[in-house]
Amino acid sequence: MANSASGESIIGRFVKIVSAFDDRHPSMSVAELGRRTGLPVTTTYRLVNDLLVERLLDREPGGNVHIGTRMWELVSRGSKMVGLREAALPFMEDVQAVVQHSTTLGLLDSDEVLYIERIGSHSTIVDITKIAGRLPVHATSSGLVLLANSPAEYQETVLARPLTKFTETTLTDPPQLRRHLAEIRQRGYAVMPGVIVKESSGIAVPVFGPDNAVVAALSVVVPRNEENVPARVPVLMASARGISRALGWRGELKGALRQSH
Amino acid sequence: MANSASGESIIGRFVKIVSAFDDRHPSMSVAELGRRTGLPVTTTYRLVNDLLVERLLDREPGGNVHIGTRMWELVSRGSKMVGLREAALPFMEDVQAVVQHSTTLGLLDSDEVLYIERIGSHSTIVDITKIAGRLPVHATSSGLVLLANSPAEYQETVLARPLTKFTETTLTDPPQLRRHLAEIRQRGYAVMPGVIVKESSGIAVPVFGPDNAVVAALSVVVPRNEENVPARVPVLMASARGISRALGWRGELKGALRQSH
DNA sequence: TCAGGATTCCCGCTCAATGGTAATCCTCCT
DNA sequence: AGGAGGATTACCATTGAGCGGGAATCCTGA
Repeated sequence: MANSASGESIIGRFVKIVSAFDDRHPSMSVAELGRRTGLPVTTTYRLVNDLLVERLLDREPGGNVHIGTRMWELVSRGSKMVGLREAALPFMEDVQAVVQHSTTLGLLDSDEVLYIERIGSHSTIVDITKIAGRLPVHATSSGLVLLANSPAEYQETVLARPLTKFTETTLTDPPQLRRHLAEIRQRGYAVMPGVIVKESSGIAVPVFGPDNAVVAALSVVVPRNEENVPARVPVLMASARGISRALGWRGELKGALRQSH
Repeated sequence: MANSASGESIIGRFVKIVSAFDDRHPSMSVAELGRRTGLPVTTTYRLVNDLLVERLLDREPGGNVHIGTRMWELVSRGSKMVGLREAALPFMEDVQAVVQHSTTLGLLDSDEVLYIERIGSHSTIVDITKIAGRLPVHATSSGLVLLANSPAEYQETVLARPLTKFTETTLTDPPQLRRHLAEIRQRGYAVMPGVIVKESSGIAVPVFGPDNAVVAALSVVVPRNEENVPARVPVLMASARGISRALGWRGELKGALRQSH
């Protein structure tokens, strides 16, 4: 499928290059980039030059390169994420102001939860969520809310895979999870104590799009020992509805109509 | 430079494709994408397929395509923008809470101001700033702050170009601008009444990075008729210092030391 | 049923991309 | 100063991935 000996397309190599950068490696030399991607040296230099010309990568004084400003701009301008994020942010701040712990917004992507926004204290509590970070569906409150509102076949494919048990409260037994998902769908929220990290609990509720489909999950992470966690739920739900409205949602079509599809 | 008849590289075409999407066109059919980019039909389909495979584009039920979730993820994870934005957001919220009008964070890119974050009311006041949007340097308070803190040669290249006069208060006369830039640099902030839109004024201050270089501009847009605009300056400055600190800035090296370089 | 557009298939041509090797440029370290 | 090790650039023969015109097929609404 490509000119390369290894059979990769340029696009594939482009992805490799971009993937080489993350929060721990925001910039690096071209040689190191070549090493990290496993691409042949010459090829790496040539490709990087092409990317520099288009400003998809930027070269910094030291000679290192990093993801280009133009790249961020193009993607941000065209992506629907930004709209979602902008709609959600004010409501997330409200939640944040009341709950006082970190608030996140995540969606389902490639069988995982992808967090697209996160605000709140970086310090007070253990929360491994990062913007543009991923976590498994079965081990996060956000993931379970999203999964609970997915088609049954999809749920089964997820349940069919090996599920990592992070702590003793992580649910990994399919029947047990199935029951739990039904509960979540019915209640409209998920509360998960210490599913990934023992010390914290996650609470999540669904956010709806214009077509009444669940597009994201709004959640907060609170210390596990905190009293009456369920008291947090109404705030979350109200805010999630606010976000949904901002996205064009016009109130739910009371059950049956949708389920019949 | 490329296999194509038109002499474009794949990377160039990739940029064309991504550029075709913006907030007014977040998704479209492949045929329309071909039209917008001006690429040959077949080529467009082939390229789009490659991008779909890598999930740089996503196909939606209707058949339309849009910027892929994975693309947003890769860029967000690797870009320094996100770190800057995250550092700035809490402080921007503080400004926002006090000033009650829209607060923006912008930086210099390709001789324009690129806004990387914006929070605040979408309604109360005229403000054409958008996230990932651009505005000319000479006609925004952010732009002038950034320009004032740039090397002299760079300032001159900008001043040498034709400068659009948006309103009667837009400065377009180089000598006048030069004087104004000097003032801004000395004062440490810029106040520009109705430079792009008559009804609103912009106030901007610089944000510093670890090496004491100006990396961004923090600004607010307020109604022009508002009383004592300068009273807003201290809040902005304090917040900008907060952001700078969060970025690793350690207080300024009082002049000479740096200037001598 | 039909029309107009969107999408996929087909296929020969060709030059851009490839990647090895070698030369050059840096940057520390001694 | 000298030199070792890595980063970067230059060179170049080879070739298959990309190209894009054209035609067939699939939609979709009138």
